[in-house]
Parts: sequence; C-alpha cells; structure tokens
Amino acid sequence: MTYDDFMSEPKRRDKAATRTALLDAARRRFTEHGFDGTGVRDIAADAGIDATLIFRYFGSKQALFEEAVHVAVPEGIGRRARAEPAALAEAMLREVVFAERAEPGGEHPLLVMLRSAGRPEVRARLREQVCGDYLADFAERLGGDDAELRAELVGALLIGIGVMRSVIDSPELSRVSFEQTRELVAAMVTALEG
Amino acid sequence: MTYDDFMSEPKRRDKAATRTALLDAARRRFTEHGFDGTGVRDIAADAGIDATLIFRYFGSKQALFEEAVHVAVPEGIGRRARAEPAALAEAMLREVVFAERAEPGGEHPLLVMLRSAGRPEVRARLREQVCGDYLADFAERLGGDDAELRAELVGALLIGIGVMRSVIDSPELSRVSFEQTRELVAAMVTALEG
DNA sequence: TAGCTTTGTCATCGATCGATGACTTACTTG
DNA sequence: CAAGTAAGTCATCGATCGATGACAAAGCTA
Repeated sequence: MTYDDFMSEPKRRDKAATRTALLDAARRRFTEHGFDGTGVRDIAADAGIDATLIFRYFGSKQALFEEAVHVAVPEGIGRRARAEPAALAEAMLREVVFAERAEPGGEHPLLVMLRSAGRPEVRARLREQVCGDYLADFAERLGGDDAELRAELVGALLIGIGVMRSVIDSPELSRVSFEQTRELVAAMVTALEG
Repeated sequence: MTYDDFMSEPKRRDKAATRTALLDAARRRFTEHGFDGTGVRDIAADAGIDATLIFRYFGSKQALFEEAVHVAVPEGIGRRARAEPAALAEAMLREVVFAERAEPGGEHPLLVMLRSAGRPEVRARLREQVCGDYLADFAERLGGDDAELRAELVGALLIGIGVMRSVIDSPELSRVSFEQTRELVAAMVTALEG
C-alpha cells in the first residue's frame, strides 16, 4: 500500500484513542498558552480531530481542562508521608519540578495550572492541591512552633523553582541538573529545621 | 446643589484624569483576572469611561497592559546594589512581595504579570525584569562558584512566596507578618552563602 | 444482509472580543 | 461671540469564541 493510499484511507474509529489524543493535545496547548489562550479548535486541530467531539466526550472546555490537569498525588509525598523533611522536599522537587513526564506537555499539572492562574477556579484548585495534598503532613514532619509557616516556605521555594524553570525560563535554574539543585535546596530546607 | 443635580451634570473633561482612571481600573482588572480574562469594556466600565478612549490614549489593550504593569526597579535593589545578600533579599521581599502599594490593585507588577503568564510576551518581560533587573548583581554579592545559580534560588524563593500569597492565597504565608517572614527568609538565604 | 448503535462531520448560532471611524459636545483661543 | 481644537459618544465591523443539533458513515449484531 502506498503512502497516498494510506492517507486517503478512512480513519479507524476509536473512541478511547480519540479521547486520549484530545487530552494530550489539550495538555500541550494549556501548558504553553494557558486556559484562556487556548481555543477548542486549536486543540482539535493539533489532534487532527473534529472540535465537536470535545463537547461530546468531555462536556465543556472547562471539563476538558480539569481532566487534563488532574493529578494523583504519589504515595510517599502527600499525607501520611514518612520521610524526613529534607528527603520529603527532595521527593517533591523531583516529582513536581523536575518531572520528566511521559505524557505530552511535559510539565506537572501544578505548573500548567499556574499558567492559567487568572481564573479563580484554577486558583482554588491550586490551593487545595498545594496546601492540602502536598504540604498537608509536611508541617508535622518539621515540628516546632510555626511548623505550618515553615512548611509553606518550603512549598514556596519549590513553586518558585518551578516558576523560574517553566514560566520564566531563567538561564541557570532551567539548565542545571537535578543533583545540583537538590543539594542547594536541601541546605535551605535544613536551615528551617533548626 | 442636590445629589441628582451633581449626577446629571455633564462630567468635566480631563484627559490626564481619564488616562489615570483607565490605568487604575486596568491594574485592578489585570491583577484579578489576568490579561485574557479582562476585556476593554470591563476596564472602561469600572472607570466609568467609554471603552473607545482606551484605544485613543493607549493604542491597544496590549499597550495599556504594558503601561499598567510597568515598574521602575528602585535604587538599592537592582544593579549596583551595595548591601549584603541577606539584606538585599530582605529589601526585595519588602518591595515585591509585601508591597503595600498606594496605587489600586495593590500588587507588584511582577505578580500581576504572573497571572498572565500564558502569554509569551509577558513571560519574556518577566524574564528580563527578574533575571536582568532584579537578580543582576545579586550573584556578585553572593560570590563563590555557582553564584548565579544560588542567586536564582533566592529569586525562586521570593517569587514562590509571592505566588503563595497572591495567587494561591495560602493560609499561613498570606496572613503572617513581614517580620516573621523576613527572619525565616534570612535563614534560608544565609544557608546559601556558606 | 437488514437494522441499530456508535463515531465522526458539517453548518451554524449567539455572544463577546478588540478595534475603527464618524459624529457630538465641551473647552479654548482669537 | 465665532471658529477651531480637544475630549467624549455612538454605531458597528470582522473575527473568534464556546457550544448545539442535524446529519453521514462506519461497525456491530442478528
């Protein structure tokens, strides 16, 4: 079969494949241009799929966004984490900031949401996930008087690193290795433990 | 003169006042809803001014945005700063993150821009201002091998605190005093100096 | 193969967007 | 007061937005 034959053949119909193709394209678009900067027609065109199917399979652009940026907090990081503070921070740094994600888009949903922080619902979800899921038990592992505050400061550091890398694209932090970053972050976190 | 008389009187015509009224309203809207989430009609309505004047006085919505988030880096913070690293970080923390800005909107332009980080031009400006203007000489003050990297880490921490307060509205960092934050930040910055 | 369900396509709607140009009114200047 | 300019108003354009419903075609089942 020639290439032209292949291209002119009617496409195979596959609901699941269409859905994930839309999700992948959506993640890429939302990552680069944010929610408001992305149109349903852009997503559909990237995926080579009719835009109408977005509404049939996801209901609305908003619902597609939520499913695209949905993330399950990994075991060992969120609530009921058992590691020491410095090790916990390292795990979060690796998972959120330095994630080499297999899925297209390549960035952690938390950072994708930051690109759409103009929308109140997105900010609300960010707060839930960051303060609730990720930093929940971090304060307990830290201990001391103002543990919650110091936990949030670690969160701020990690988010800031993510912003420097993914939004600002700073010359150093964006290019340096995980190892090198890890050591410096560990020093800063340890300074909060005492 | 009664209230109704006052209200029915034709408005005084004042180009400068109209311009600043539009700028103030724009800052508020852009702060809360980002660039894409804000329409020129919203801004004009808030200011009680016809939307057409935005284009006469600023040329385009984009130009209005740029003027609204424009900021002059204060002496003693950016290039040619003379203070020690910890003191420099404190100055930036006060100026960028804890700024009680007189102008409406109440937030530093860098944080406003973060709400519109979906737009590439905004990201480019962010990089210029953060890495260029603000962190430029910070590395020199730090000294040592990977000074640039450690300077960017301080920038990441400050930006992260700003995000936690202004975007995520985290329970602790958003409500705690400048003094309390300052001490913990100083500890983290000092950990990078060694 | 006949009939039904699922999947994909097409035309289009109403709202909203940024932006333009013509027009009216107020203020200044001679 | 008359004329000219500056400031504000109004109608509207073309593009794009999210979303809907009718329709065509593919694939499964009997």
